[in-house]
Amino acid sequence: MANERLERFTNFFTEHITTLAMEVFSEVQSIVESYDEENKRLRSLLHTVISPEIKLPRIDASPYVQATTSISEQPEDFKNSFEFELSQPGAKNPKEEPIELEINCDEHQQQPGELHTSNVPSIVKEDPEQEEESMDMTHTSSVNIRVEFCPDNSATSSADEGEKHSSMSDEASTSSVLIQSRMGASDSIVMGQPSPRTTKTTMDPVVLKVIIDHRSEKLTLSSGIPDTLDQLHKTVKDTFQIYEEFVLHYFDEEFGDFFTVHSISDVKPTGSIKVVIIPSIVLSLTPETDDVTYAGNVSDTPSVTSDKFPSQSSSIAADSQSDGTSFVSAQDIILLSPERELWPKYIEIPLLSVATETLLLIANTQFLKDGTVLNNNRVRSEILEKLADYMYSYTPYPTGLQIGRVAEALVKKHPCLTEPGSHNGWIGWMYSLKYKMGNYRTKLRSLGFPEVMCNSLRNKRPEQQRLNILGELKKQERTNINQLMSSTFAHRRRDVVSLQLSVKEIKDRWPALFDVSQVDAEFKRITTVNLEAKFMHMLDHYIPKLLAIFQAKKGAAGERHRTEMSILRKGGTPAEKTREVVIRCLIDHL
DNA sequence: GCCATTCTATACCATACAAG
DNA sequence: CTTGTATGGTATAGAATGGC
Repeated sequence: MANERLERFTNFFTEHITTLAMEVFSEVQSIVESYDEENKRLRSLLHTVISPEIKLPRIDASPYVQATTSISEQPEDFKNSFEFELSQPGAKNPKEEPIELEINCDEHQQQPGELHTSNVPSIVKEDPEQEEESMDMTHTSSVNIRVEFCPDNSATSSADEGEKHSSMSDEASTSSVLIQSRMGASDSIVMGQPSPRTTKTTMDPVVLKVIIDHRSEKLTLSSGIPDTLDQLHKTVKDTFQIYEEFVLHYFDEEFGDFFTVHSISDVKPTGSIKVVIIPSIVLSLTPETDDVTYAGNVSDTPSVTSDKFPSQSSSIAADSQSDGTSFVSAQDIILLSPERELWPKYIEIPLLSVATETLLLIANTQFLKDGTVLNNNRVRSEILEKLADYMYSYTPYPTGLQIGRVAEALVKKHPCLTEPGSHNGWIGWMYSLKYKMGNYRTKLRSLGFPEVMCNSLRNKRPEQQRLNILGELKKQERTNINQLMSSTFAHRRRDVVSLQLSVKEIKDRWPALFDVSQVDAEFKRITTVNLEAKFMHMLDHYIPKLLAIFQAKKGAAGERHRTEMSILRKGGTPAEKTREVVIRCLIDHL
């Protein structure tokens, strides 16, 4: 009897402990998965923060580079003034949910792996291996995907057809992607099972309805909903060629709203999934010209100026040109090169002179007839020059692979240039082009091209130059500081971007940078914007409004404002004093 | 003058080795 | 066993130079 009771107790105990253990394990697994997802999301956010996309519209088109990039992508409103946009997820919507952000799927010039730097001119040479990787990067999907277009879209193809993707992406230009999933008739998923995995491992095909902008498409997952959120994420990413960082949201029927998907179990077959793009930080800067800086029509300011405060604008405009520009030398314009296009997907050999083209035409005919190759030094020289110029318009430092593709395209276009001895007919052209690019850079360097000068060996002794700056700082006359800081810009950029040194380390290594004049100069080196001048200009622009606000302020703070502003009532106050008063009031006001 | 080659400097990586 | 350092190999860059 006792044994029987003991056995029952043991069974009872074992059963409950096991159940409890399973529940605990399941809960822990769920928590770990959610932490993992959150971790990835935060990592992607961090990546967004530390790798912002800097868009520098073309300025002052230099006569020497034939860059053809259009800058008309930005809205008109952003073109006439300094714009600093920091778009952070959640910033627009504290609820974190539907962040309807623009998805720029127009990627006809974009290549995988180059997205975040797509608009940044390639000035300092990059890691060649990374370039190679970016060239060869391909997209694979771990889930068998078949995309079917709805009747309003005629094209139908499989996921491995890159052309379809690109065309699809071309058309999909904006808005979020809304995916509504539904199961086919044969769905056998049992809802509400304790283990998430049991709901994920179905092999029945799942058809997802995908709405992109104004189109709707079907996405068939022949293997069902993927096992992990990563796979689903990757599937969506690869299928729709979404290169931006994004997170998935699922529709919670209880709340009638979307929430972040932390686990694949959140994805219900009959629910909806929304793709929410995490925006890149876009630093849009429009360099100002001297005439814009202070010749701007300040009178455009909304007329809120109180009669008690004579407008300071004109007098300020007259004397507000700081000497900030004097800190910036010719070397500082290393970021001013015209925006480059990305390396083209298909190499188009540029047209040569009419005489050469004619000669090549005849030679090509001859080559096709009897295999005679063209051997003409003049033609060879012209081709090399033209192709070097062509490649330089994309990057001063093309990789071996890129050069090879150009050489390949050359021989393909002009078969008479095939090299009889080489296995592919163009390897020699590749080497010649490589040499040519080196010589081409040397030539441009001698002409003072900053893009290639910043990589010159003359600037390859950063430590010595940095120590020179430290020595210069100790001097009474710091005449060379600006020149030294200019020449070491690339090294500081390396410290910040590549080495990611802390502010303290930067301050220790480059104390001169924290001088007011050098802050201004460095800002201009990076953004082409004269920081202090621009700030003062905008301050002057808003002074009437600010004064009106301060004047209208009630209470003790208002009294303090009015006391500060009393000096301005007399009129004829110097511009600097006006600014000082306004800034004081502003600080107090805030 | 241009192309191709060589030289030199530098950075990066892998490996070996010594010290703790 | 781990960590730090030295060393050698490789790759790549610019500069210099020779040959046509």
